[in-house]
Amino acid sequence: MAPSSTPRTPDPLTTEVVELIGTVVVRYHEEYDEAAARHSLTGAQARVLALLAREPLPMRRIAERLKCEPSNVTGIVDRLAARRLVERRPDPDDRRVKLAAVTPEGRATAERLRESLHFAREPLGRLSPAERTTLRDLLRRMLGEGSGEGFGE
Amino acid sequence: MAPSSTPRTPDPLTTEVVELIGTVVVRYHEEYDEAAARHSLTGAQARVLALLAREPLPMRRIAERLKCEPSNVTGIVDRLAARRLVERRPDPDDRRVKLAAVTPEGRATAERLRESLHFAREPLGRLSPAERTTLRDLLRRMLGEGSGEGFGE
DNA sequence: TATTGTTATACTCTATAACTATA
DNA sequence: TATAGTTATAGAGTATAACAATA
Repeated sequence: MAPSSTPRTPDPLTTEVVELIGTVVVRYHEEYDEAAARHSLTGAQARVLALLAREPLPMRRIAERLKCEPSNVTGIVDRLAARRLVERRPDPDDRRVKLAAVTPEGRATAERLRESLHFAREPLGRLSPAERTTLRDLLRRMLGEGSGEGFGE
Repeated sequence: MAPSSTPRTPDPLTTEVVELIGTVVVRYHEEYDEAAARHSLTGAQARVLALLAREPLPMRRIAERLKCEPSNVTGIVDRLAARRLVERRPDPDDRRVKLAAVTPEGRATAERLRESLHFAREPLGRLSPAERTTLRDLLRRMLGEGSGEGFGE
């Protein structure tokens, strides 16, 4: 019967920030999937392609980056390979390992995909450089040190 | 042959902010799916449950919020209904419409799900209230006015 | 005729378990 | 024996097309 009810909602400020972040998450995903679809790729395929555009990776490493089981990567790479965007190469150091690597065409597709991601310019364009710097610093502090795990781009 | 190459990377500051946002997106989704899994729900099921915890919705409206085809909602609601978390009700105004609504048990599950979302507290806890206010204002400006489309929570 | 929800179908992503070829 | 990758299988989400009931 206390005047202030149960504290299931932390505080209005934190709640609003969390909701805003939720909106960012939804918009980011929508834009990413739309950009992928424009190249006839699923979200997972686009993410793997972007990953491999940086460096060839063993199947198992791809699974780790995607946080999924290795068996799933087989199919995703199969579908990318069927379109000649990716190929499997032997690893000279360990004959069990297969390295997935982008083909020249795959690299070009990954590049066009990256360029077609509007999210970078449109919403961020509303902020001045000083504001972007402030946002960067706040996000850095929020995410902590080892924040190297992006979306593949 | 100009010294500065093609402007495919907008500028380092914007690039870093986009990468940081990508990290936020990945972490948010991971935490959301983990929280859902703790309640034996998929991400889509959890999102629909959170949506319906606010108000009953026609199947078609759910599809709009999820940005998917209405035919998909049938299955998602079927699976929630099989667990008695959601039920279908007739719409008195239009007999074509079925309103999906949470049951009392569904409401309780949605509430526990919301409480178990760590993302609100942990990373945001590293920022002072003043910093959170700054972050809120920057996100507001970035997302524009009609930013009411969150993640269902 | 148009709309709401459903069914049927096919594809992709997902986890689990069993298999192979290496190590 | 342990590890890397694959296959087989089953469940879930997705889009498309066709359908029944209602407007």
